[in-house]
Amino acid sequence: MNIGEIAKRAGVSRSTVSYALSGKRSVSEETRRRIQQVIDELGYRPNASARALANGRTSTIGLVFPPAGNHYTGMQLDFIGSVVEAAAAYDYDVLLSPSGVDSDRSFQRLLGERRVDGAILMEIRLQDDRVDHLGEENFPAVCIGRTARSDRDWWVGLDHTALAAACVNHLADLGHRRIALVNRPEHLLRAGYESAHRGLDGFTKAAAERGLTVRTYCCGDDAPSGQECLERILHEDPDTTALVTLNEAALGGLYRGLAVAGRHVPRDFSLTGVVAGRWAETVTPQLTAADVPAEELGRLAVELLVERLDHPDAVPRHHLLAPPISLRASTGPAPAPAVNR
Amino acid sequence: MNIGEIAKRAGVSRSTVSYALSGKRSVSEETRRRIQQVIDELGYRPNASARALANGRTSTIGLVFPPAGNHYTGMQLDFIGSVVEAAAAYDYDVLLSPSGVDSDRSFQRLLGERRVDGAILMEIRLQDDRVDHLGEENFPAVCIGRTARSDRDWWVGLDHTALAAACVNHLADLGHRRIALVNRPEHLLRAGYESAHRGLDGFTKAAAERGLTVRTYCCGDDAPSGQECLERILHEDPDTTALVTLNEAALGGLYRGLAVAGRHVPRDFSLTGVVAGRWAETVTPQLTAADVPAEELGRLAVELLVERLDHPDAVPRHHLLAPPISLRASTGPAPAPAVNR
DNA sequence: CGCGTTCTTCGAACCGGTTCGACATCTCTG
DNA sequence: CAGAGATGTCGAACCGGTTCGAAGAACGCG
Repeated sequence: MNIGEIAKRAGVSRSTVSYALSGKRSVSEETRRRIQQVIDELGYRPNASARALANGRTSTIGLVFPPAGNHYTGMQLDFIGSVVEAAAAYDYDVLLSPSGVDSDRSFQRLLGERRVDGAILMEIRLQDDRVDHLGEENFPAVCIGRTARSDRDWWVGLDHTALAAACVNHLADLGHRRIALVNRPEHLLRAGYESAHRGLDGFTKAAAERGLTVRTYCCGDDAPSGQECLERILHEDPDTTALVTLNEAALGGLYRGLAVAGRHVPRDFSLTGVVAGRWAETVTPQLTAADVPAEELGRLAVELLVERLDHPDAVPRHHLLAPPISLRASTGPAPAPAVNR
Repeated sequence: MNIGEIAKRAGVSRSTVSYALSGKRSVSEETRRRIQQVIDELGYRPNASARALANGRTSTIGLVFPPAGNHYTGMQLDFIGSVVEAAAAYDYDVLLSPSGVDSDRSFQRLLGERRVDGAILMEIRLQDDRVDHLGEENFPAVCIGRTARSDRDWWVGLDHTALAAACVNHLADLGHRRIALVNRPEHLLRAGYESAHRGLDGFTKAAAERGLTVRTYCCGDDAPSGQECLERILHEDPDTTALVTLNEAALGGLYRGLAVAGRHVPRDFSLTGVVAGRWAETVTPQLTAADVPAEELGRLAVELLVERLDHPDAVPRHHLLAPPISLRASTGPAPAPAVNR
């Protein structure tokens, strides 16, 4: 059931069938009807590979997501979902590519073999060879996150610096003086992940401006690490009264650590951070947080990519979002300093 | 930079280059080296569309996942991740297809246009027209979950009946007499989702056998719904001392509802259910649960699909898993009946 | 030396679409 | 009524690979 078969049964040439379907040249009403009827009868659909080969477009975009094997966070899930959904609206499919263990290989596969028309990259690093590489080749890509030199890239991202600072200020306003930062895992920070870096930056600067005493921690992307991290925080400075987390996956563990230590939230201890709204609502008390608009970021990334695909010479565009802090129930006034500690 | 260009620069014909790469016919060592050198110099990679067109295989599998737009659960995330990873090991890419709003359209796109060699389906219904349809066409597909008539399908799944029953028995052994079931959302149950149905089934039967008093609830896939559901449970039968949840996304809300109601877990109230291990560990106290081995299910699904693709006439195979309950901290002996309620 | 094998390599056909140029008809206009 | 222009259709070439049959070269053997 290929286009030749349709043509034969409709008594026309292959090209006529093609034009009838694409509408790129006029076809008489009579002929079009006959062709359509045959197509409907046979349930014909044009072969995607052949079409991609002929016109050089696959109608597929690649979603390059973080190393497989380790844990995914809820935020990443939200990105994937919203990207797929937004892409469908533009008639694009989404091909997943773990840029994991063998990063180069799957990258080569996607781009070198032209499986996709463009790509969306997640978990960007400040110095990101993937981005540099794509930039050199002028391959249509959009980053969720931005590199250090981001003027020439297309990206959507969060203003992690401002977000972390907002969290610090929120806590400072409530009277907290000794606070901690719970960052993403150390290997990610060391690898230069932008959210971890800029978040740390914003946190540190804002804390300095407000004259706060701070400690910063890296923490694995799971609940047990979160609990462990919290124990370390309280052990190293028992007078800590609040924390900011950039690590969503550790959230449950942080809460557990506080419960185990007998610190009531928010009476004895306040938490805030940068977390997607849906996940901030799963903990008790609900987390006061800068809600990561994962859904919007995914959608914007697709929109930018589609625009770039339609206009190959367009100048780089980007969106920097800085959602406000949603007040929920996990922060409160700093407790009066304990006399006996 | 196509195969013709390589051939020209290496001074051979296109077919020789093809054979040198595929190894399907012998090529002299001398020639092979010359070709390889040119390829390395130019960084040539064969075009995936052309290759797919020529040999009729795309080396891509489709992952048909639940309606977009609504919430994804952590379990679904784990599936996606493990499927992608396992597929990569067999040199397959994964194309995501939301079987959402316009289910037929994206289905047609994937299968009718031959974008994928095979498909993995998630969130199966007992009567699933997608599965029936694929079965009729003998299209290589593997379900994560099983339909009512599953003899002729390929699938991997959980024994939800047994799992729910195990949860009930665990609670009954601890002395609980009045328990509730928190199921997936009502529209999913009504649509015939197999996990919701079989889970409900196993729960009801086991409870009857043990002579327990039960109530069953449907609950939205998010924390606020979970909280609301718990309020309803305690309102409609304040003597309820335990619950089983099939709804992972509601978990945080259930815990919050209990906290708000002043019921201590596990002293006053026990929780258990069917939840992926990683997520069972995010709540405090950690959830005693039948751990959904999402990672293993995803991997097995890919293995079955690959086998089916390699042997088109193989007889249907499947894996039914029934992981044991992992004892954590959310269940305990039933509280002594309150005299005054 | 002649002949059958084996080893290499090539050209052509094919996969299933799209698109270009050409041609035949039909229609309008001066 | 001739010529220009628009309309509808077709055949051929092309996208970039794979694969088949055949042909030339090298080799072994009687």
